Amino acid sequence: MARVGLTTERLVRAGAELADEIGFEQVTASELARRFDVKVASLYSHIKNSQDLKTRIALLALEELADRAADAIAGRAGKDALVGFANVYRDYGREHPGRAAAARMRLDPETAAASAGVRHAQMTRAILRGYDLTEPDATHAVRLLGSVFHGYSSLELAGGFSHSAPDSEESWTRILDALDALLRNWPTAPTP
Amino acid sequence: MARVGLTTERLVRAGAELADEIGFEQVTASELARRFDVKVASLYSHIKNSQDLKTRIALLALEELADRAADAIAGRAGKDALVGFANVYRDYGREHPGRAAAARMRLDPETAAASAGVRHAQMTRAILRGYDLTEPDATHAVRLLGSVFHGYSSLELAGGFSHSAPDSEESWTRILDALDALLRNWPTAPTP
DNA sequence: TGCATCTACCTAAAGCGATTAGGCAAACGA
DNA sequence: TCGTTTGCCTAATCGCTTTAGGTAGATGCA
Repeated sequence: MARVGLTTERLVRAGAELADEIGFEQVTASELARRFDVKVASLYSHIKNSQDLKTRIALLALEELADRAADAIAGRAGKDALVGFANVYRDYGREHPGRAAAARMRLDPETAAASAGVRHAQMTRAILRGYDLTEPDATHAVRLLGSVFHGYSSLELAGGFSHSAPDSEESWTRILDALDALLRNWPTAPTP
Repeated sequence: MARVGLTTERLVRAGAELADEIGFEQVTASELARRFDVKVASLYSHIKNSQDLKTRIALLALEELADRAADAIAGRAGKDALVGFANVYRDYGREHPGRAAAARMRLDPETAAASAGVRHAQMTRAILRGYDLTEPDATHAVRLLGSVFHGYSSLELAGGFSHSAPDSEESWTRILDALDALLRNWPTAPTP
């Protein structure tokens, strides 16, 4: 019985890779155990249960995304920052579809509050400093951007935009152009 | 052995209600059988398998959504149509969270092509007739709107906007104002 | 180095969901 | 009323999850 050296860390990391390979929904404790050539029960000293594993993968993904995003907006402002930030989301989703799905997983409020999700919101708000938005419009804009990044990535991974012209790449670029224009000219009062 | 009168139709309808009650992910053939006071195996004459059940629930949700949306945009144009259409998505998500989640389920290409999802795209495009968009910008806009509706509903149901000011209702209204303004003034060339 | 302790991984077992094969009896058509 | 159809059942298998308790390899201390 050679000891493999399981740790929560290693399990979560392998779980994230597994998610990218077979899909986040398909990540299972059994499959993970198989990867480590270990019996399933052995995982339970390192993770609480299957749900716990998935949550930890989600938290890892949120951290990775936040780190990349922080990198992307450092030293940038305005449209540069917006585009850099947005591309982090899209690229991450394409590079790591499983982790991206994990990042979209529903977390309970306390877990979410302690997650890197908070950094995401802060960074989004930081980007808006390059535009002239005051509260509460800044919050509305944060929510709009979150929805677009979340939604576009989801739809793209679900295959919504594939096999149809114009290609997804072009739409993405033009949507960012549009969002930039919108943020620079955010309507202050309902337009009748 | 009283016959309960199972049909695919009834199972799918009950499955949709079950989804709204306990969440789409939690919908299982076993639970559905329990609702009908029937053994699980009995379902298998009416549905191919568990995946098939979920797909059918998704298709039902897409139909319902499309019907409501068609109703909402009939006789309307411009911002009226946009707001009516958008509200259908949001309201449906709040009224029927399980079905809404089902509607966001990934479908394989052929199923998707035969689904009411096609009508959704057509209606979105119809709304844009009220704005001056020519191809390929119209397609970009369709994708943007899809992303926003999809993303906002997702985030809202995940609890992303709860317990923080300003309330989700207000953000939604202001986001629709912003989208209307954006569509009326869609940037034709990249803004440097 | 040798022993004691710790603990990483194991075996065993129970529970539940999915799925298939084959049976019986209720419904239905003639 | 008698077949035939078929709706729902029993039985069985399989995979994933989770818990309880055991064993041996790693670790620490004299």
